[in-house]
Amino acid sequence: MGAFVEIVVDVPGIESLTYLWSGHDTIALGRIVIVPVGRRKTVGIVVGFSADAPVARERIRSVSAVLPVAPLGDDWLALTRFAANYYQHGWGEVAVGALPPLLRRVPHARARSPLLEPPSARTASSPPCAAASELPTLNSEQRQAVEAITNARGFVPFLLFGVTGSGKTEIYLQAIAECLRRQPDAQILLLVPEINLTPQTQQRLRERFPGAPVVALHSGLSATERTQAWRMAHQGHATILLGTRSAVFASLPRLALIIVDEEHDPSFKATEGVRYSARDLAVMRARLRSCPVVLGSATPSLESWRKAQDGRYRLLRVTQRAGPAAARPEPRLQCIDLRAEKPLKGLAPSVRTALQQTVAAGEQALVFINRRGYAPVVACDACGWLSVCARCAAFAAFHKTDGHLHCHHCGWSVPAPPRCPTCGNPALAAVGHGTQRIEEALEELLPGARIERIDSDTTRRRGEANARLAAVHAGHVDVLVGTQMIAKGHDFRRVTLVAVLNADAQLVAHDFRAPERLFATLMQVAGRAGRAGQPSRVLVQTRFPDHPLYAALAAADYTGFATQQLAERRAAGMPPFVAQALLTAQGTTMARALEFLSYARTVGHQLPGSDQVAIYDPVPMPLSKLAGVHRAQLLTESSSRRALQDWLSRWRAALRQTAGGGIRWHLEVDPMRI
DNA sequence: AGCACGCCGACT
DNA sequence: GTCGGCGTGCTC
Repeated sequence: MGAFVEIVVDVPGIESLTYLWSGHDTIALGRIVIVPVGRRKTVGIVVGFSADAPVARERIRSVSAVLPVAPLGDDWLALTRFAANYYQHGWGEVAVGALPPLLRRVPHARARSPLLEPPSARTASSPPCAAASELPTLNSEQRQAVEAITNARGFVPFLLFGVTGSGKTEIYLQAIAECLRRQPDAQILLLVPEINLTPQTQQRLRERFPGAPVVALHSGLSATERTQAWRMAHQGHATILLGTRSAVFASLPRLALIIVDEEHDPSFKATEGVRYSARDLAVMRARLRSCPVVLGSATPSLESWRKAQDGRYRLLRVTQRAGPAAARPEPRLQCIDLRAEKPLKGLAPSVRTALQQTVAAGEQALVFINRRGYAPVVACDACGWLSVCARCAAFAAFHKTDGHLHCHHCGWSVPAPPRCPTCGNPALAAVGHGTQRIEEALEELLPGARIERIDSDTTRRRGEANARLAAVHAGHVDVLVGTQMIAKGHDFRRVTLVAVLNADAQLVAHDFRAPERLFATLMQVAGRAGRAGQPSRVLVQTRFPDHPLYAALAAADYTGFATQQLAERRAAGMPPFVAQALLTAQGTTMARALEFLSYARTVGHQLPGSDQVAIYDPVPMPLSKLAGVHRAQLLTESSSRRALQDWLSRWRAALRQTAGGGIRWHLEVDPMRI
């Protein structure tokens, strides 16, 4: 150990800075410190020591202060370093960025922040979990899964593949219970896709583990709450940390088990800042920590499925339905051929009939339409005018509720014009269907029925969604119409009919992952249907009823679907059989964005290792203009992840040295949408 | 990211 | 003659 301290800071273009530590005691690795950078001060983390300085000694400054927080652990440092290297960002940016809000900024001298409050002690009075006699009985598949997880020693990645209703959550709970029985002070990290799902999961965990502090960590919390939750985890006072993707970076000194629920869910991949995959990092974290990790899903991501097929993940299958779902018959999925049945107001005749029958029988129906608003676009039949966003390369949707046109991408909004802005035609036509228009059609079709609409427009206010969903559960609603957001986490027992109106929008998307996402979505949606003893139906309106995806869905055959999709991906040389990275550029004009990418392409070709990397042509992004900014992208890929990684780090270094010229660019490793 | 330094247009 | 535009460069 030398006189100098290596410290990472969140300063772009800087990996680490060297400082002098002049305190009496030694300073520990992982300490959170305040250091001077230029003429300001910033938060840093001690990552190493050295005997000599990289620059002239007189330029080296001293550490200003050490925060009263226990040092971060070696495995936390290793995780953030790995994430930084893998996702092509600075270690400091990832590590300091992973700290909770109140620790990320330099505190004001006189501010007394909650982070300085003494920690509350862990309440060790009550037992960590409910008595064994109260636990639900497991079927043999569930028991085997729990045993496999609890018998694992060291790093073992599991893929828990369980159909909807197979009791995956119960497997998690009993694996957690066993983990805590063996090591009462252990910490468990449970990652879930969305904040909406945390309150009910939290409730369930608290009931099961009355003596174990369950702490939630997600973006819905205030800066203070997040910091408190983070500290509970960091101090080891939180036994179970329940969180969304950013919680994968929480400091957990006694971490013993990681669970990623709904591992296929796209929200585990960050879409801004450092584009990390919390699922992939959870696996790496378990490896660094030498503990088991469980990825659970009814429709695993093809990446995870392939690893399970290769034996890199241990596959745990749960094929039988368990608990209350066991008595429920499988819902029957049926395609409604829109080529044969002409839809009226967005609803095919057989869907209309099914809805009427369901309501007449006093049962509930769910109607999914993946579009908000009344109509996605307004058109003038006389001159061809279309409602487009003033700032984006996208249509502006018509919302009848407020009489405005809204851009769903940038939030731009304007009163809907009473007549065509170009030719004055007063008869403008709403084209296509959104939730509002379907709600209107349902009101006309089902007079007297209680119809509720749930989408992000009706649930702006906090708690609004839960209030509306509670009304559905209580039976105060006959038909629920909404977007994807009603598909997750809610089990509507009285629902016997699910109608999916706009599945084709995803099926025909040019993104090669579209079928995978649609399959997962429809499986989830189908899982919403089913009342004990009642046959239930899922009707999917489509122009492609012969598509193999629907046949696999009707047979609830994920395995067949995954095998077919992987064969297709392998033949076409697509992920997970190749590794990809996407360079995106934002500029004032498309020409400038494309020009930058062409230049980047040339630079990339000149670097060592480029012979193992394919660099495609720069193209405008699918949403080529967003909020006035023109966007283009450049795809790179390699059959060797290692080769791509090595080349990417050189490429990034080269691009960083060149002047931006008004271009903002970003590298995304393992992009989800291309 | 901040926050400098650094050279060209419209104001007291 | 200054105030200020934001281009590019550095931070141990």
